[in-house]
Amino acid sequence: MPELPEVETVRSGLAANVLGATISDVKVFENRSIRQHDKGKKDFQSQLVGNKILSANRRGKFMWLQLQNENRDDALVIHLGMSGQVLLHKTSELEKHARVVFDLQGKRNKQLTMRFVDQRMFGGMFLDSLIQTPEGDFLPSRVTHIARDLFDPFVDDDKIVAEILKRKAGIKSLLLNQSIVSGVGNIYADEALWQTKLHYLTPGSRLKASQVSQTLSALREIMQKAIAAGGTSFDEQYVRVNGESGWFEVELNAYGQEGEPCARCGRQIVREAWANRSSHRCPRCQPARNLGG
DNA sequence: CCGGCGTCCTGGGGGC
DNA sequence: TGCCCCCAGGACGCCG
Repeated sequence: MPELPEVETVRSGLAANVLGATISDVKVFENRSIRQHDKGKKDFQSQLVGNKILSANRRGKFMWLQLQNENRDDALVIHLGMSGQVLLHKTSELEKHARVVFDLQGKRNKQLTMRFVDQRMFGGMFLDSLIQTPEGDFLPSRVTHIARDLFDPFVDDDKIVAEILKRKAGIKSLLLNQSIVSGVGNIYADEALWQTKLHYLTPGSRLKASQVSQTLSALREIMQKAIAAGGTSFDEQYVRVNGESGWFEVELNAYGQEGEPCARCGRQIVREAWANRSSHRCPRCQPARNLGG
């Protein structure tokens, strides 16, 4: 499940391998993977061929390749969804779930294929124009509603804390709200709330600023570890830019730990149905009292 | 505006 | 052996 660290691993892998390359061909095997590209497959292909890749960027879980073409500031926006991967190969057989394949021509005519592989097709890509926001950022126009993530140099933790404190929704759904703070998904939300001993349903308005602030710090610390772990998995011969790398190597204390003893107190971690998915918590460290009402 | 819920999507796995 | 159902969850639309 790609969250910010996994997307950052992919972005940095692309930045290291495809900058300056020119897109020489695009094959779309699955229309649903470009369903957010309103103008359809033909337009997607013709707009991309001949473009040079200038940079690889990210905000939260959205990433985009900045493209150079006829006087436009365009971006190929990519979202990995649940199961998306971006793979780079010199050559080899196509993956079963290869949905969109780009042929790239790099420096010294080096040939690469960049493949968007996605089993469940929650992910996708589309072309968008880059615009300057009132805050001075250059973002794809359809990514401007995404808040800064916790690694953005201009992120303002106090602003995030203030927003959370005035909301009545549970802290976990606020952390997952990409317009408040971006990049956080189910895994890291559960881990951070375990760190700060908060129940996921605690209304934002019942929290102290220090508790929210510490939760943001915990998120940043855990995700930083996952980024560091993901960044070690690159190979120069066969670059596998893998959307699932990273968190396998980070010790998890809550997510997926149902029935395991809490690393702090020994009580068994529980998994509870929440918002059509699940939440994990330690019943002793993160009790259901103080939830308000 | 806010918040909660449904929907999209596939394949692995468990139950019977 | 086969079939059915559950489960994983990011983003967004809809509704009250």
